Amino acid sequence: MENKNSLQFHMNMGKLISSVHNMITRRFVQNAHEAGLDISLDQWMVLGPIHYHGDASQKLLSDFCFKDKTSITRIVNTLEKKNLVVRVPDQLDHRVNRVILTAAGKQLFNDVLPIMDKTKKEVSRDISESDIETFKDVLTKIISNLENE
Amino acid sequence: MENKNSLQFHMNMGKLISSVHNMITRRFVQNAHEAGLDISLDQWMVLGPIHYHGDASQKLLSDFCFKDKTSITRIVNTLEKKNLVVRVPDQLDHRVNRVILTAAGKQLFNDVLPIMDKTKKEVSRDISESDIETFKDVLTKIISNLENE
DNA sequence: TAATTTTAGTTGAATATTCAACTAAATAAT
DNA sequence: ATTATTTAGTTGAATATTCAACTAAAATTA
Repeated sequence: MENKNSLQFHMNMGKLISSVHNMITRRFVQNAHEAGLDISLDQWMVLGPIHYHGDASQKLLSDFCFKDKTSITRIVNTLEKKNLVVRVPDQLDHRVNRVILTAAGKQLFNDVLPIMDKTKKEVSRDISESDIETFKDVLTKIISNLENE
Repeated sequence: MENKNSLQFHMNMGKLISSVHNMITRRFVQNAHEAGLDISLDQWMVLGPIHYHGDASQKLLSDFCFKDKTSITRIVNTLEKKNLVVRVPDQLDHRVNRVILTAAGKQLFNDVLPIMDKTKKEVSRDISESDIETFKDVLTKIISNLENE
C-alpha cells in the first residue's frame, strides 16, 4: 500500500480542494443515510437559503450557492419530485419562480441540521479555531478572485 | 442585486468548499478552452499521476486522486476515447490495467502545464504565502480526518 | 488441493455540473 | 411605440460521482 501522506505532499491546491470536496460530500450523505435521511449535499445547499428567506427565486439560489442556473433548475426538479419544495410563479414578474418549502421540506430541514453539525465536527476535528478562520478567509478570498471574469 | 459579500459571511464551510471547487473547475476549463485545449479538471487530475509514474494502475489512480474506482473507470474511458491514454493489461496480475499515456497524451500534458500555472495564479492572487500554507495544511488535515471511516 | 475471501475493474441507475441553444417575459433605446 | 437587449428559466448533450451489484483473477486458509 502506498504512503498516502507522502502522496498528499505532492498534491497541488486544485487536487486538494477537489479531494476534500468529494470526501465531505460523501461523508455528509453517509451520515444522513445512517440517520435514515435521503438528501444530497447539493440538495441541502439549496434547501438552506429557501428556509432562510422563506421563499427564493432560482436566480437568488444560483447567486447564493454559486451554482449555475442550470444546476439549480435540476436540483429544484429533484426536490420537487421528492415533494420537499414547490415552484410558485411570481405574480409580479412572470419570468420568476418562487421556490418554497413544503411541510415535508421544513421537517427534513430540521432533521438534517444535527447531521450537518455532526459532519462539521468530523471535518474540523483537531483543527484550531484560528486555522479554521484563516481557512474560511482564504476560501472567501478565492471566491472573490474568481467571481466575475 | 444582492450584496454577495454579506451572503458569503453566512456561508458554512461545506458550502464554501463546494463553491470554490466549482469555481476553480470552471476557471480551469475556461482557461484551457481559451488556449484551444479540450480537457476537464478531473481528466487533468488523472493524467498527472500517469505522467509522473510512467504508468499507473486504476487502483493507484483511485488512491492518488481520492476518487472512487468507478469514477476512475469512467474518466479513463473518456481519456481512452480521446486517444490520450491506453489500457494495457498487466502480464503478472491479470486483474490489473496499466494505464499509459499516448504521444498525444504526453503532448497535451505539456500543453496544459502552463494553463494550470495560470489558473493557480488567478486563484491565489493577493493571498499571502503563509495563508496558502495554512490553507493547504487544513485541507490535508481534513483529508486525514475523513479518510478511512 | 479445494473452498473462501480479497482485490481490480466494469456496469447500471440516480444525481450533479457545464455549455450552448432555446423560450418567454421585462426593460431599455431609438 | 417598435425594436433591441437583458433577464429568468428550461432542455439536450457530454462529463462526473456514488452506490450496489457484478465478473474475474489472486491470495488465504482450512
